[in-house]
Amino acid sequence: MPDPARRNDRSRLAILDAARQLLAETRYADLTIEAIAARAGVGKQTIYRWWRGKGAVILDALVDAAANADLALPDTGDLHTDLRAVMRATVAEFADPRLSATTRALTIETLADDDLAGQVRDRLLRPQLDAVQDRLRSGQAAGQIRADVDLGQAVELLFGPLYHRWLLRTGPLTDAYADGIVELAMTAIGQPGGTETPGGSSIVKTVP
Amino acid sequence: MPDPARRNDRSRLAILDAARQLLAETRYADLTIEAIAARAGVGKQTIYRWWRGKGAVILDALVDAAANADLALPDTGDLHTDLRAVMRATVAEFADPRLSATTRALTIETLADDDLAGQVRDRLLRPQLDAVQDRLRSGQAAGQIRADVDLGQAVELLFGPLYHRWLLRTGPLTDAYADGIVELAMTAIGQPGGTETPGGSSIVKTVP
Amino acid sequence: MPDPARRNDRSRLAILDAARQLLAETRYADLTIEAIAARAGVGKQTIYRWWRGKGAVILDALVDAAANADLALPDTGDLHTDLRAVMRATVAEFADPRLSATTRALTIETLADDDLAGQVRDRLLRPQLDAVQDRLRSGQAAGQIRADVDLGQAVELLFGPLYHRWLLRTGPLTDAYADGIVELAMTAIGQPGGTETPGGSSIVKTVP
Amino acid sequence: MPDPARRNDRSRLAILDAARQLLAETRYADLTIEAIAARAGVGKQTIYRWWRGKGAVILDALVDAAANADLALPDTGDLHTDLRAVMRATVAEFADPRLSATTRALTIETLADDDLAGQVRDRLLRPQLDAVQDRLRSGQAAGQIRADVDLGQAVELLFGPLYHRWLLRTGPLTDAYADGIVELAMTAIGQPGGTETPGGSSIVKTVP
DNA sequence: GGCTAACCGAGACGGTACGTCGGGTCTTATG
DNA sequence: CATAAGACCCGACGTACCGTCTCGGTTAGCC
Repeated sequence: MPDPARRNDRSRLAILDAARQLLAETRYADLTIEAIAARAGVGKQTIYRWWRGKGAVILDALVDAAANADLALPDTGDLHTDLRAVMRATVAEFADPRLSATTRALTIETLADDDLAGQVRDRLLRPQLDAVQDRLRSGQAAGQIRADVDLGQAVELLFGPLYHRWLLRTGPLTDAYADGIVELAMTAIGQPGGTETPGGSSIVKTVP
Repeated sequence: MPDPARRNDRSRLAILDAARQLLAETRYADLTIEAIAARAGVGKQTIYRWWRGKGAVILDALVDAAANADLALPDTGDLHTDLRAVMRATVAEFADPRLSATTRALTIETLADDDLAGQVRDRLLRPQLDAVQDRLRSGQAAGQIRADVDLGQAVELLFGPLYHRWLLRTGPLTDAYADGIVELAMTAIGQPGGTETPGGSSIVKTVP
Repeated sequence: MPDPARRNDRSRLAILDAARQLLAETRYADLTIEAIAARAGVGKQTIYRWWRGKGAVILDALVDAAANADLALPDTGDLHTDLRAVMRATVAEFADPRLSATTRALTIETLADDDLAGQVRDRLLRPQLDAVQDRLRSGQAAGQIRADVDLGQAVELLFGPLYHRWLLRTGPLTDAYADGIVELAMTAIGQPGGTETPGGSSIVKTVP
Repeated sequence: MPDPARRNDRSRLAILDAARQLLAETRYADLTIEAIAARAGVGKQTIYRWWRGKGAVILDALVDAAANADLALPDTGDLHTDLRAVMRATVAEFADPRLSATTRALTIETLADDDLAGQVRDRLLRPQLDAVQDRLRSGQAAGQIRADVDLGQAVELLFGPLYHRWLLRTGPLTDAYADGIVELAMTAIGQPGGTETPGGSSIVKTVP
């Protein structure tokens, strides 16, 4: 209902900044709309006017922060290596208390609000997952992945275990774990007789 | 501090029942300690006396409900089939709005409380994952899984994608999806020349 | 600061009209500046530019409405009758829910704002009370009121009880009550042996 | 709905005290429920649980303060003197900024809430007015007031002008004014040939 | 069988945040 | 430059729950 043309951009940015700061420095329970407003030097109404709630603000804060990030994966030609890099980067994000707290917060909101969940998926997650999928596609084109593999499934085969371990704390979330999953996943989706170095963290792969 | 011997079991059960009911019939935001107490016909203090908070009650409610369930997987000898069964069952649980709501609620609490997260892992999740791991172990013993595969990783390779899709709504959570993941995972962990089930992956597999 | 010459009279009248309408149809708590502006189809600033606040608007609305009323009391020669007429008219005003609501609203504002109180007194009340005082003066000239009576006090002796009963709800505010007060007041201020009207006080009065 | 038996009296008194303090030291606009709660060291809900709003709290604060006051007028036998005393006392109350602020606040609330108005009338005003009326009755019994005078009207003839002047600021509210009103009122209600000292502030009155 | 300590239901309490409302100021585009 | 529109900062509103506390009234277990 309010007119976006008349929106005060200074307030908008102050709010997103405040949200990010508070996420980093306090526990999620202390991240209240009131605290964000106070930190941003803004009236509560200005938040409620433009966002549906806490979750929407966090989402925007993250989308805003991720806006100028380059999501494209490196393409060294060696798919194995490239995947290991993204997976390790993801592990690092989960390990960073600041980023983890943010993800945790957004996940909580997501679980309680279907609308928000869709937005998080489309605006935050999809681009990241798509970037990985793109790399897989180029690998598939290069014959490193079987032609019949559903790349969407492949992406989830990679990231699913990471999220699982993060969410459910079933074990330590380390680079070694990430490497292991990459290994398994590559075995699953790679060419059968393949370029795999069984059980190894090989970097050099020779096509005979 | 309180004496467990003098605990009123009727109150305990009423509280767990009330929690389950409310989880099933209202949105998570309406699941308050006060609502549980009111529904159970119990004083708030009786809840706070025995549980640390909402999350602990939900956990107990679920553990209590799952207490007499047989977690052991069927062992038909055909690992592929057996895994497909658990995975489809898991998909069905996520599809059931009641169970899904419960899982959602507990996940929220888990994300905000590390203590609780540990308990959920140990008392609720671990038994289920261990059951799967046990079946994998017997498969490994039967030579259907490579000896060098880490079974813990294998379990997460299976369930990770399911949780990923449930949590992040990246796509429909169907039996077909579960089957696809089983296929991929079996390719990853199975014997290279493979003891594949005919109806499985479209890759041609010949028994020499 | 603003230039009265450039004032938009259409807005001015729309605002006063809106104020009167809202006073008539809603409870006082709903009479907000915002509501007045909306009803008048006017920006809030246009109100704040020309008035100090809600009270000032109401006052102007009333002064504006009362502008072309003839306040002068009838002078039939019979003071008793004439006073009874004004007093009954006042009672009628208090009885009229619309007028009473207006008076109530203005009184509230008056109690919280001394400046406004002075303005209400001078611009709204004084003219009315002066009109009565004028009639008393002519009565005094005609010998119907003792020469030593302070006419200002006399006016308040008449209207004070009416306001008292309206403000404090100490009893029904009827014509009979008004008549009774007139009776008493005339006894207080009239000539001792008295030019009483037959229908008046029940005390036997004999013209010697 | 809440159970008065379980009411915390310490909180009750702290709230009434806080209300009185704030009335005395701040302007009425600053007398918010929140301020009262903060000053009293009490949760807002504790106020809303027991009172309908700000007005009700103020009323109780006043009733509580006036609880152990002796309202009965002195009866020196000289009605004139006794009335002059109450009237002057009333003038003094209106002159006292603290008491006047309180009265003003309560009057505002009263004007916006009929329920409250009734309670103010019955619990606060009536006792005071009745005390005066009682004195008048004894005066009537002693023959100082005409037998046919309605004492309720007489009371309002006395206090009406005082309230009028306080409410509408039609002039200074002084002892002299009070005396003048008493004079006029006594002329109105006293015995015709009476014990009055016509324009005077006589103290000695002899019954011939 | 009586005593007494603890639990129990109920719900009042001091708090904190909620989401809304209106006040009064500022900004923008229109006439 | 006044205006209509309405975004803005602010602060109070009245509500909802939190987790603690206080109150009688049961229990339950030990004398």
